Amino acid sequence: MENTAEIDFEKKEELIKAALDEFTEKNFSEASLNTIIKKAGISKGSFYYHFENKEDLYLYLLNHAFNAKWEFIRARGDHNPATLEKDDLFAKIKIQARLGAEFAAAYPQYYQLAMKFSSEKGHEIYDTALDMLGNKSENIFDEMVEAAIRNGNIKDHFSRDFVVKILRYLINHFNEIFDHQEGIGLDELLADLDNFVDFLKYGLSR
Amino acid sequence: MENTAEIDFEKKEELIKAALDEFTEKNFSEASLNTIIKKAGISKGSFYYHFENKEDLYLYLLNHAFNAKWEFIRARGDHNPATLEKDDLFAKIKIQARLGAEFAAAYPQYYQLAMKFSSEKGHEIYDTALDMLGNKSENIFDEMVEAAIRNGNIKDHFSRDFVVKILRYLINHFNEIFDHQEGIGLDELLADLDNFVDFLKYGLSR
DNA sequence: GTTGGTCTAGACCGCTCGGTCTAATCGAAA
DNA sequence: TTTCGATTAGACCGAGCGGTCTAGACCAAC
Repeated sequence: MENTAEIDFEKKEELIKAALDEFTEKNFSEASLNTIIKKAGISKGSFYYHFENKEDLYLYLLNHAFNAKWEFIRARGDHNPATLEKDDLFAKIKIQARLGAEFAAAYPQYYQLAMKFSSEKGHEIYDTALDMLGNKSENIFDEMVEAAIRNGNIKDHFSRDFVVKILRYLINHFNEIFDHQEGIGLDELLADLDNFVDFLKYGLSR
Repeated sequence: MENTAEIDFEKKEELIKAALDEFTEKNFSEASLNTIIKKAGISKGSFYYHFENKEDLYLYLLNHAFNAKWEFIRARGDHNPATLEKDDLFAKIKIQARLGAEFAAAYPQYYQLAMKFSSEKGHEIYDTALDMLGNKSENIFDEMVEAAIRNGNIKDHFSRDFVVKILRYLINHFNEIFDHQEGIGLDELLADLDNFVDFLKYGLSR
């Protein structure tokens, strides 16, 4: 794909739709490019004219999904955790997690894609994609935790590393823990979420 | 495979070794039977004489791994959580998790196999294997949690379901959270483990 | 009308996959 | 020594894969 600009062609919509369907159902290696282009009603020649290969398409989709999330969060900038300097770590986490949940509800396919992607850990494609995306959000998150530790809000017999690992992992895997499926109600999800963050707070803060 | 009895044939050892290597590196669908039998120095004909297919081999390995774990835990029956009636839930969890960690250290390949297996969730093979194994351990675990809730040791604004889901998931994914690699020292691992269970205790109990 | 670049169609390629099939080998029983 | 079931070897099969390649459709410029 020409990374310089947004390319456009006749059946781009159909291709993206078909690719999303495939990549949210199967992981990268199991997903079939043939299936995708058949579903999109596009020929091999057309596909390979616009994209380098299967990986190119996958990265393109991932990029779109993450951009959508950033845009979604930016549009609700008033609630952005970075703007709430006075609140404590867990209040920020709650807000951030809420935004994540709302995004998942608004763009379920992008959310599912991100879930499938996170299960690619250990595969080549995972590191390739991380390189491309540049994980800014993780750094912001780490800084939030660091600040909380400095301020003495965390039980002090837990090391910084310990706290960061737990929080990062648990927040990312919240949906997996409570295996919220596609059609779950947002209210129900947010109730679980609040309880979950409370649990984290009791567990880590003093 | 004839499930009735333990079958035996000349290069069984090599086959199991090769299969473990493959199934701990790749997931079920990506693992190559051709690679396995080549590595084991066995022919297609021999393989298909002793096993039905690739799935049969995989289930055979899984079964062996889980039996090994049961045997391992049985051999340390004196520390079995079921025998410690008076201790609280989190003490039991600590003991159980310790056993798991020691098993992982003693049989790293079996442990890795189980990890890879748990990431098969959503695939057909996952349910097939669960059916075969019959998840007894989960039931025992659920009963432990139920008992703790009945005894009033858990914060009462957390529902039973909530507590069970959190504990079951977090205990199973402990190693993933702290991404302990193969050669990690047991001491280091147990230190993280103790802290982690403390975190769970603070988070859930009153 | 001819040229020439853009885009599409789909046959085709080489490869790997899980699985099948048949001929050959082997060893014990007769 | 012959026989016969148990076991092995590996050629072979059809299918699917990602990716390549060429012929031609389309269309604007000249």
